[in-house]
Amino acid sequence: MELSKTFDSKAAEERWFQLWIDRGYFTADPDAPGEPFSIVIPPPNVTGQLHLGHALNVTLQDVIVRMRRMQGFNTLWIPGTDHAGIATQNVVEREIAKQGLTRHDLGREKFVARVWEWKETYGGKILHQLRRLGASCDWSRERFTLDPGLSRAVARVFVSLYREGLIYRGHRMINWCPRCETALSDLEVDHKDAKGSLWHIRYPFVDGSGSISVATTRPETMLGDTAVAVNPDDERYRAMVGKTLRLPLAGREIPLIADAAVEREFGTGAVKITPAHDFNDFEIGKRHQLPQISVIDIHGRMSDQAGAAYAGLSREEARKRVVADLDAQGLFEKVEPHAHKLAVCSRCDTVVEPLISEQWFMRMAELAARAKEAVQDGRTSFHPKHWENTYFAWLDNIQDWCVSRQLWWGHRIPAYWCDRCGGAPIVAEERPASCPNCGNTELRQDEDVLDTWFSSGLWPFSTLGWPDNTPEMAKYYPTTLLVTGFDIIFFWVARMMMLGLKCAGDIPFRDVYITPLVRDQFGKKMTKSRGNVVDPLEIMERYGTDAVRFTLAQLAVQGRDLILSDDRLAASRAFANKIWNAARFVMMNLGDPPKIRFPRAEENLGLAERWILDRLDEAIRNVTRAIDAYEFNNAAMVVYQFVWHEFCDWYIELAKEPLRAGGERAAGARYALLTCFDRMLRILHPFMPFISEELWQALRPWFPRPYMQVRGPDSKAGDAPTGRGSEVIEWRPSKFEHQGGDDAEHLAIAKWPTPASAPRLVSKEPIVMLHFMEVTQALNSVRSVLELSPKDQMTVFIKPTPPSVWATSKITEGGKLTRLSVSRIEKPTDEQLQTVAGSRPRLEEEIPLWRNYASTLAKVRSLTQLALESPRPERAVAQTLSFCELFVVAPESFDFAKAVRRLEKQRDELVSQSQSDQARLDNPDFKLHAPSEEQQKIANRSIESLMRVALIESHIQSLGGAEKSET
RNA sequence: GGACGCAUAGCUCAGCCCGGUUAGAGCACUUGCCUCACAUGCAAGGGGUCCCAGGUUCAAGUCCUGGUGCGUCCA
Repeated sequence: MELSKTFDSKAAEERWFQLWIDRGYFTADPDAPGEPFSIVIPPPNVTGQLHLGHALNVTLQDVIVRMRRMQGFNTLWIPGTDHAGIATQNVVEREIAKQGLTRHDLGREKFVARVWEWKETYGGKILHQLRRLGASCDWSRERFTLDPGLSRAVARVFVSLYREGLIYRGHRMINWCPRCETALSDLEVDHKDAKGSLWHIRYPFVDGSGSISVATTRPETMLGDTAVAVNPDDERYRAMVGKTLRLPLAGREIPLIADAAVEREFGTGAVKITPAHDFNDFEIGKRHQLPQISVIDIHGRMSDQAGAAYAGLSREEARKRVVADLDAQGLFEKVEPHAHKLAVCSRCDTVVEPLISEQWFMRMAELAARAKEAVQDGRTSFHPKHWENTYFAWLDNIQDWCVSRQLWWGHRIPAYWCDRCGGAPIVAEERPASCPNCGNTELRQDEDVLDTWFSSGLWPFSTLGWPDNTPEMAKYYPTTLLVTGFDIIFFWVARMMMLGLKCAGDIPFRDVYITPLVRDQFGKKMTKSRGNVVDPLEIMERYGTDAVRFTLAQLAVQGRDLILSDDRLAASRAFANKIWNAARFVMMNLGDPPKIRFPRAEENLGLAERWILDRLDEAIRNVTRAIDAYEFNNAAMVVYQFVWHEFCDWYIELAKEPLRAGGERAAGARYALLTCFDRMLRILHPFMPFISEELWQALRPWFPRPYMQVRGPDSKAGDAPTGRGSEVIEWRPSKFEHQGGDDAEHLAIAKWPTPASAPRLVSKEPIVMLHFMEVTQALNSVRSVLELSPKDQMTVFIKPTPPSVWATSKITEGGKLTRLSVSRIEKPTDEQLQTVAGSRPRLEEEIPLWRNYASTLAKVRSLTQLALESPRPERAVAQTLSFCELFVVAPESFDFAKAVRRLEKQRDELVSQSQSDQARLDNPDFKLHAPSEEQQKIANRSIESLMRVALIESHIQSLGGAEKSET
C-alpha cells in the first residue's frame, strides 16, 4: 500500500467535507451528553463575497470548534447570514436601474419581492464559500435574520421595549443620507478629512450700526439661520449681544446671542446658528428657544422655506448661488481654504445632512450600564483584554440609538397608525384588527424598517429559537465564544451584550475573541478602491485550503494586524507536502496492515521511541493550552515545530536504524511511527482538516482498535480479542463514535489526544538524548567544514571534557581586558567541583546508548573514545562541546587554516561571553542581590566557557604547528 | 482636539503581561548535496547599537518617563 507522490488537495477537500456533512458529524443534539460549547458565526451580509476577513474569522472558529468536538464537548456552531438592509437594497436598486427602473416605479411590495428573488438566487453564496473553507458548522441550523422565527424575535423585542419605554418616538436631529434617503445611526457616519472653504459673511444690524462678520463652512444653510452667536466672554462682541441682525437674502430679523459653546478662535468668533441643519446649532437653538427652519429636504435639495429663489436647488448649487448673491449685495467678505471633517454615509459616501425628523429611538443609558457591568465583573471577557477599553469608551459616551430606517428591505416596525383618530401608534406583534380608540379597521403599519443591527443584536439567542423555551436555548445559551473583528465592537458586540442581558436574561457569550485585521503585503487595509483585495478562493485554489487555513492561524497574532504574503502561503503548502511525505515514509515501513489489531503495550521501547513520544506529549499539552488561551499562532507553531523539526528531522531519521535492524526494535519503531502519526494528525486536524483526514484514513488499517467483535469459541460481542485463532468479522460500533470515540470512523470526530501521565525518559535519559543531538549537529558541522560529501563516512574520536575546575587570570592591556588565560586547579574545593561536574552522565555509559543513531545520522564509520589525557589524533579537526570533544579525521587535501579560523571564531564568542559573565560575577552588588540560583548559573556558565576556551586554544596552537610542519 | 496601538535580522513577525540562556521563527540570502518519505527537500552558514534619550534595578529588548516616526479609533 502506497500513497501517491503528492497530495491532491482538491480531491481531499471535496471528498471529506461532503462525507462529514452526510454523517451528521457537525449536527448538534441538545439532548446528547457533553458539556456545551456553542458559538454563533458573525453573520456575513447575504450579498457578501468571501473575503480574507471572513476566511480568518471562520478558520479560527473552526480550529477551536473542531478541537472542542474532538474533546467530547457537545458543540454547536450556527451559521447564517444577515439581511443587511441598505447594502442589499442598494444591490437590487442597481440591478433594476439597468432596466431604467427605480424602486418607486415598482412599489414597495413588488420591490421587496424582487429583493427576495435576488436573495434566493444569489444570496448565501458566501455560505457555500465558507463550506469550502471546511467550516464545521451545523449547516442544518442555518439562519437568516429575516427568517420567520428571527423576525418574531425582533417583533417581540420591539414591542416589549416599547412597553417599557425603552423604545420611543422622538422629534430629533438625526443623520440623513440624501442618496439612501434614510436616517442613519451615529455609527453609520464616517468622518473624512476634506479641504473645504471658510466663507466670511457680513450680517448687518437692523439699527444701521454696522455689521458683524460670521465665518461658515456651509453658506447655503444661512437661509435657515435663526441667530448669530458669540462666546459670552468674548470682549470683541460683549457690547453687541442682544442686538438684532437682518439676515441677508432672507430678510428675517435674528438676534445676536451669547453661548459658551462658541469657540472664540474659530473664524471671526461669531457663528451663524442653523438649528435645523447642524448638531451643535440644534443644541444651542434649544437653549435659546430659537425657531428651527428646515431649508434642506430629504432629497438634499433646498426646500420652499429657503425662499423661491433657491427652492429646488441642490446643496451645491445653492451654495454657489448664495455666495454670488451675497457678493452682489456687498456682504460677502472673503473666502479662505479650510481643512475640516466631512460627515459621509458609510455605505455610499454621500455627504450626510443633519435633519430634524420624527424617528424611533432606543434609550441606551440603562442597557449600556448593564452591558458594561457584565464585562467589568468578568462574566464576559475580551481577548486580547485591551479591547475592553474600546468597548467601555463607547458605552460611556453612548447616545440614544436611532433604530428606524426609511428603507423597504428589513423588519418593518410593528407599529400601527390610525389615520381616523390620529392617536398614538399601536405597537403590537400582530396587526391589530381595529383601533382600540375609535374602532377604525383601516390601520396603517409604520412605513419604516428597523436598523439591520437591531436583528443582529438578537442573533445569539434568536438563532436558538428564542422567545420560545427551546432545548437549544436551555443547552447552548449563553454561548461560549464570539469571534469577530474590532471594527464591529460597537455596532454588534456591544448591542448583543445589551440586548442579550435585557431580553434573554443573560450575557450572550462568555468570551469575545477579537481577530486581527487582514492587510496586504504592504500593510494596507484591503479595500476594493485600493484594488488590493485578495480573493481567498483564488489562493485556496492555488495553495490548497489547508495551507490557507494554516497560514491564517499562524498569523493570527493577538491584537495585531495580519499581513498575508505569498511566501507564507507557499511555506504552509510546503508544510502540507512535508506531512504527506512523512506519511508515505511511515506507510512504506509499516508492512501489511495486521488482520487483528489490539493495542500494543509501551514496553521495551528504545530511547528514541520514548523520546519522540515524550516530545509528542509535550506538543499535545502545548497546542491544547494555546488553543484554550486563543493563542492560535502559538498553537499552529507548536504543531509545525513538532511535525517538521522533531518528528521529521529527528525521529524519522532515528527510526531508520531500528527499522533496518528488524525484530523487536523494528516493532518498537513501527509502534512509535504509527502512534506519533495518529496523534499528530489529531492535533493537526483543527488547522488542516482535509489532509489530516485523508492521511488518517490511509493509516487507519494499522490503528489498534480497542473494541472489536471477534468470532471465537467462547467470545461474546465486545470482548477484547485474544489474538489467537480469532477472526475479525465486524467492528463493534462504539457508542462514543459520534462524540469523539477513540476508535472513531473519521478523524473529524476522533478523540483529542491526552498526554501520558509521566514522561517515558527517566533519570539521565533526557540528557543523553540531548547529548546525542548535540554530537550529531556538531559532526554535521565539521563535515561541512571539511567539505566532505554527504556520502563520505567519517572517522571520529570522542573525548570527555575534564571534570575539574579551571582558574582564570586576566591579561589586560591599558586597563582593557584582552584575553583570559586558563590554568587547571589541581585541588579544587568541593564548591568548585560541584559547579562543573553536575549530574552529567559518564561518556562511556552514554555512548553505547546513541552510538548507532549517531553513526546513521552523521555517517560515522568509527567512533572511538579517547582517554582524557590523549593528544589530538593525527590530522583531526576538533569540535569542543560542553561535555565532550569530537575529533574528525580530515581528508588529505584539507587546508587546516580553515579549521583554525573556525576555532578562533568559536573561541572569540566564548571569550566575549565569559567576559560579560565575569563582569557580573565581579560586581559585589550582584553577589549581594541576585538570587543564588542565578549566581550559580552564571558561575557555571563562566567556568564552562573558560574551560572550552582553554581547550580550543590548545587546538589552535597544535593546528598552527601542524600547518607549519606541512608547509 | 481626545484616546489607543506599534517600532526587534533584508522582509513579515514572535518574545515584553511576570526583568536573569549566546534575542528566536518563516521567507529571502550564501555554500555543498537529486542521501532509497520529501529538491514543496537535506545539511551547513552569514545577517540584529531590539527607534532615540533619560530613569528604576545587581541585571532592561522586557518595567517607568520624555521624544521621534508610523498606524488606528472616537469627536
